[in-house]
Amino acid sequence: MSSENRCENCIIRQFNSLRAMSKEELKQVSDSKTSKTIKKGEAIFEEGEKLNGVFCVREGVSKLSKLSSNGKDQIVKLATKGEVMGQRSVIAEETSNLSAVAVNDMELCFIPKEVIVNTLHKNPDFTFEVLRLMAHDLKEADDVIVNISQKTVKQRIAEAFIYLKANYGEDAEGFLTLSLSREDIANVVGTATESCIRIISEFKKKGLLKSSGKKLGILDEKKLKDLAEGF
Amino acid sequence: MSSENRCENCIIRQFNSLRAMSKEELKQVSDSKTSKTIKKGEAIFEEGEKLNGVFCVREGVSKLSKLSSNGKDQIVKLATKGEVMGQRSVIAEETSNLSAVAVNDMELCFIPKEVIVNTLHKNPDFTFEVLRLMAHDLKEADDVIVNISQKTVKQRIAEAFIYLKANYGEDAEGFLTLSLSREDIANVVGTATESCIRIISEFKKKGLLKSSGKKLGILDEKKLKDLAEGF
DNA sequence: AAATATATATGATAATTGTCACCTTTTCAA
DNA sequence: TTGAAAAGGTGACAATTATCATATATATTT
Repeated sequence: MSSENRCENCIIRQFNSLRAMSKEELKQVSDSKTSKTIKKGEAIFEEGEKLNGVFCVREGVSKLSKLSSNGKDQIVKLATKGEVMGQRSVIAEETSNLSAVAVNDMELCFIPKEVIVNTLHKNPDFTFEVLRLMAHDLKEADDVIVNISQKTVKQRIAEAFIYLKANYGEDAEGFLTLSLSREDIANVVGTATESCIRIISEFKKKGLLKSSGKKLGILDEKKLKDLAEGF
Repeated sequence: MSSENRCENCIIRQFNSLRAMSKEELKQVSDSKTSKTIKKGEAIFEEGEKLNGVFCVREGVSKLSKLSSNGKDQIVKLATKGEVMGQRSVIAEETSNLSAVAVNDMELCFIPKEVIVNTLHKNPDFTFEVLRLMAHDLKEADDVIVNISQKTVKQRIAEAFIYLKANYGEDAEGFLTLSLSREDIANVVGTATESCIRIISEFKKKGLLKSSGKKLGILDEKKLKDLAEGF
């Protein structure tokens, strides 16, 4: 294995809990991990599946979603470069409550749970780091709950675009780096695909968004923000 | 201080992360903690407030809510006997993202954050236990997101009553032990108070719920469950 | 390049839910 | 105990959003 594939040398690690691991622990992770390439649209794991480890995102974006009883998928979180997926299930020793599907082509590392659990019980710094990140996820989940229940679909879609720009940026021509389908956006904000399409069309007509092929870009961020806040 | 007020002897502790503390750590907690009595309707802490410790619920129930930009309160969680409030903020070293208000008369212990943070960095078992409970909270939050965005108000209210019975039980006459105001129920499910009142009235007419004074009771749990599932 | 599938778009309509106004009952403090 | 405040309740209506049908554009496969 080339040295760039060793966790010790992986830059990604700086963004997640693995940065709190000792050299020996990292070596263990590195020796037991496997790399995976996942194509856009492919599943990484399914809701209800027992996870034998966690997935560290090296490249690409994954949508974490949960199927509701009415057959619709609700996207609960987008996981990006550096983020670790599946830790909640491993920690709680439960099957996954979410499915993970690649939004674009991805590179992942799979780390067997034994190494993780082992470190969790031995290295308080690592455990605390995992805890800190989960505390952050929980806060974000609280925010999502409030937004979904108190804001209109229009507000939430406006907010989604601001989020996409803030978290994934835009290219030289001002188009969003991460392009989600209308259906995915609908599943993020919790609405019907048609409603989502309608509102995006409206935003384009009003000069808030622009589009070129599959790409969408923000033209008037301030107005979008005002809209999201309810003005 | 009488021995019953020592954490070492507190039964409540068995239900939260403090059960993973060592004798010496518990002694520290016990020596530094203060007890508080909070009357129904009083605030324990406010959104945006810097918390200098965590609150352990000894008696009563607290609603944890977040104000949305439209002025409505969304109740994100109900905290009961044994649960610890405010840990998320202490761990993330952020101001609280939620407010806590007593739903009925409460008894709380306030534990200064130094003791908690100290133990978090020294005792991996404790840290892991906090992590495990937070993982559970996060799963519940995911479920709330899916429910709010995919189920109708009627389904969510039906579900809320099932939740109240399952988690707080009922008295000898079959009335729910925890009685929330219609406004609180509305704020749990994320709807307007009037809509909530209307649907509760409908449930009473249909023989799913009964009421006597302020008390509400479940008459037909099976039908409520079917309703919540969308039948 | 044609055929097929998938994504986007839009109209018409119905269902759900929120808002405002007003009323009654209950609770609570003076 | 009595008046004020809060909670519960209901009607009328408006706004929001979902659903269904159908059309068009774009991508993908053969």
